[in-house]
Amino acid sequence: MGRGKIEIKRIENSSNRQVTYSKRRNGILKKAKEISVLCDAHVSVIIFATSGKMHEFSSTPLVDILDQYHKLTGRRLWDAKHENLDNEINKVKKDNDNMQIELRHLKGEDISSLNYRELMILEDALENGLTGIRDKQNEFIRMVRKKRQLEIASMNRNMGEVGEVFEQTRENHDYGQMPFAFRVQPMQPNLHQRF
Amino acid sequence: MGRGKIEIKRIENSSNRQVTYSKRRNGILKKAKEISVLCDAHVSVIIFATSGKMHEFSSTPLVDILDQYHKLTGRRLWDAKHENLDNEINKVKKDNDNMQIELRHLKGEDISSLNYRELMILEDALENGLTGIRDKQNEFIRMVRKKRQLEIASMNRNMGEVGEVFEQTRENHDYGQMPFAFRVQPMQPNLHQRF
DNA sequence: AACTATTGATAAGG
DNA sequence: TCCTTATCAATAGTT
Repeated sequence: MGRGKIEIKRIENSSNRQVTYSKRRNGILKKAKEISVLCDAHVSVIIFATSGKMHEFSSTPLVDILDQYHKLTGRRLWDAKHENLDNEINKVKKDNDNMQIELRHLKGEDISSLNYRELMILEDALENGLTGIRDKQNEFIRMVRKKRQLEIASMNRNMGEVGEVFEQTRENHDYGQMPFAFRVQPMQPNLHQRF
Repeated sequence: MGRGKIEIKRIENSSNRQVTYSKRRNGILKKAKEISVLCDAHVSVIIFATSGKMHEFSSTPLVDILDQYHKLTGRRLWDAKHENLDNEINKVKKDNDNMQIELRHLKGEDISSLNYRELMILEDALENGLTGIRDKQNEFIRMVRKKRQLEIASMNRNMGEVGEVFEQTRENHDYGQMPFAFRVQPMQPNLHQRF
């Protein structure tokens, strides 16, 4: 029903496909509405484009139609879904438990059942974590020190002389409660390396 | 599209209505199949005649289409059980994500977005964890030392004298690779407490 | 059910 | 996306 007959197979040209989709989608929705009016039929049409966009027509609330569907076919639509969901939940919960335990261990809790080797592995992990954190902290401190030096230099240029500007240049940075003293971070070697 | 135009309103003649229903129903199902083939669309059509008879077409398992429908509209078409499972899995997944993040942070990963205050809190947690771990390690060591002393005492009683028993009393305990030297554990104060 | 005149849907093009 | 229009498809009324 157009300028030419078309074969019913996937339209390869994506632009043509999109246009045809739009036209035929409207056609189907219109027909669905018409049959429901003309013939007292209960109709539900749900269409998804590949893009994910959805269009629907329901002459009756979809829930009611699905209800009828259940009654008539006896097909239990959700059972498989429920089973999948159950499996997924169990899997995720298991992950959850494992992480819970790992977290507790890292916080030094529930460690009475661990053997010495496991304690050492934990200690390593904690030491590594601390190293990372402290590196980051030092980075912060270097940034602030640099910024302050630049401010002092700028002030000196503006004021023509060196003054007691340290207190005056204190301001609120985004660094929370970061202290303004610079310090060298001594690292503690891992416990078992000290033997 | 017929011998005459018709108004879209309920067909009163029941026999005509039945015939029209049958014709149009087939038309819609055919069109649904065509659009799914031509345009890669996912379509579900469910039609109930007033008689209660059902006809359907689904280009994709109906459950999957309804699943998509729920994701897109948020409208729930399922029973309470399904709803509960959905809620539960979302909650558990959220917990999972949070723990994932906490674990990474404790391991010194993904910390570039943290501010100084957060880094200090992390550092505290790690320090506390280390304290717990090291206390436990020391406990192990005290236990082993005590056990060895008891063994030595026992041996002394049995052998009647003190000998070179240290090497001979070494055996596999349940402590993995635990070293047999005793050491005092110096604690490092938290970083920000040193300021 | 089949037939067929007629309307409706739509493919191609702008 | 919308408009146009030639053409094909669906179907209303008839047999």
